[in-house]
Amino acid sequence: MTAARLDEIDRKILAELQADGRMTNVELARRVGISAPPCLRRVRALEEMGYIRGYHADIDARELGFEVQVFAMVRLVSQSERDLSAFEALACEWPLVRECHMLNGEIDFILKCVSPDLTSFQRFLTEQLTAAPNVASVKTSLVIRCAKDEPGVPFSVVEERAAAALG
Amino acid sequence: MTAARLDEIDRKILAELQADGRMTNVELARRVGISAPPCLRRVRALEEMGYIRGYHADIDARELGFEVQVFAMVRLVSQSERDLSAFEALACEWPLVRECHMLNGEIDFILKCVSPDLTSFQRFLTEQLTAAPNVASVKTSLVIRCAKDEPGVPFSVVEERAAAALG
DNA sequence: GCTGAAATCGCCTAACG
DNA sequence: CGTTAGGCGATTTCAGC
Repeated sequence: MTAARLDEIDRKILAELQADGRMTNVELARRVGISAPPCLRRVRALEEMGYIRGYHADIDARELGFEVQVFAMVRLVSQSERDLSAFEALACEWPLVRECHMLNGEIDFILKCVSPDLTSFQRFLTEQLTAAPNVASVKTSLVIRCAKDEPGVPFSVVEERAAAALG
Repeated sequence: MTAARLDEIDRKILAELQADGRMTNVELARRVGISAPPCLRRVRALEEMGYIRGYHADIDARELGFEVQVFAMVRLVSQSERDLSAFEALACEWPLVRECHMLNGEIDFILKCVSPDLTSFQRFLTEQLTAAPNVASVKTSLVIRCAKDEPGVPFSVVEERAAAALG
C-alpha cells in the first residue's frame, strides 16, 4: 500500500487541504494538532512526493457563462497505441474538453465538455470532435443537473482502510 | 450574459486562482497588475457572488491507494422527480461516488466512482448501487488511463467571448 | 530522525486619500 | 484604486526530545 508512508497527521493534512486549499498554515497546524513549522514541512513533503498535485479555485462554470455541460462517449476506428495517443493529444488541445478518460468496454473514451451554449457545442461536436481522424462514432449526453461534484478522494474511506491495515 | 459584471482583471484573477489556488494575494495582485488591497477586495467579492465556490488541494487518488476509477451509467425504473431525488440523495451518501450527474437520453445518471481495488468496487456495485431501490440497470466502464483532467473552466474561451461581446 | 520555540521577514488587511 | 501602517502569518534558525 503506497499510503503506508503517511501517518494519521499527514492524512488529516490532506483531508483539510482538500476541503479548504487556502487555509493558512497556522490554522491547518492547529486543526491537525501540531505546531506550524513541522506542519509546513509536512505540506511541502506531501507536495514533493506527489500526494498534492496542486491547488485550484473551484470556479462556478455556469456563472461564467458555460451553460452547457456534456459527456461525450467516443469510439475510434483503430485502437492501436499510436492512434489512441493521437486522439488523446487532440483532446488535450480542445479547451472545451475538460476531462478525457480512456475506458474499457465498447466505449473507447469518455470526454467531459463544457460550452457556453448548445450552438457552440454543436459546432465543436460536428466540426472538431466527430470530424477528427480515427473517430468512428460519438454519443453525447447533456447534463440536466448535477447532484454531486466532489473533487478528490473520500477520506472517510482512507481512514477506514488505515484502521484496517493496523488491524 | 451573467459574466458581464466581470472586467478583465476579475477574469484574470479567476484564471490565476484556478491555476494556483494557494497563491498569495500580493503575488496575485502583481500578476493582474493592481495593488494588493483592491485585489483582495475583488477576490472577496468573487467569493461572495459565487464565482469562486471554494479552494481545494488536488490530491492524487492513486497515490492514496485508490487504484480503480469507474464510470457507472445508471438507468432507473421510474423517472418521477421524487424518485430522481431519492436516487441523488443516495448517491450523495456513498463516499466512493465522487460525481453524480443527471443526463438526458437513455442513461439517467452517470456516476464517477473511485475505489481502492476491483474487489471493493464490485462489492459496492452489487451490494449498494445495483441493489438500490428504483435502479433498473447499471453499466460500468473502468478508466484505463486518464489523458486530461482539468478542473473548472477554459479561460481562453472566456476571453474570446469577452472580446466578441465588445466587438 | 522528529518536534517545538523564538525571531525575522513578508503578507494580510484594515483605514484613509 | 493606491498608499500607509499595524498586526498576524510564514519561514528560517536553533535547541531539545
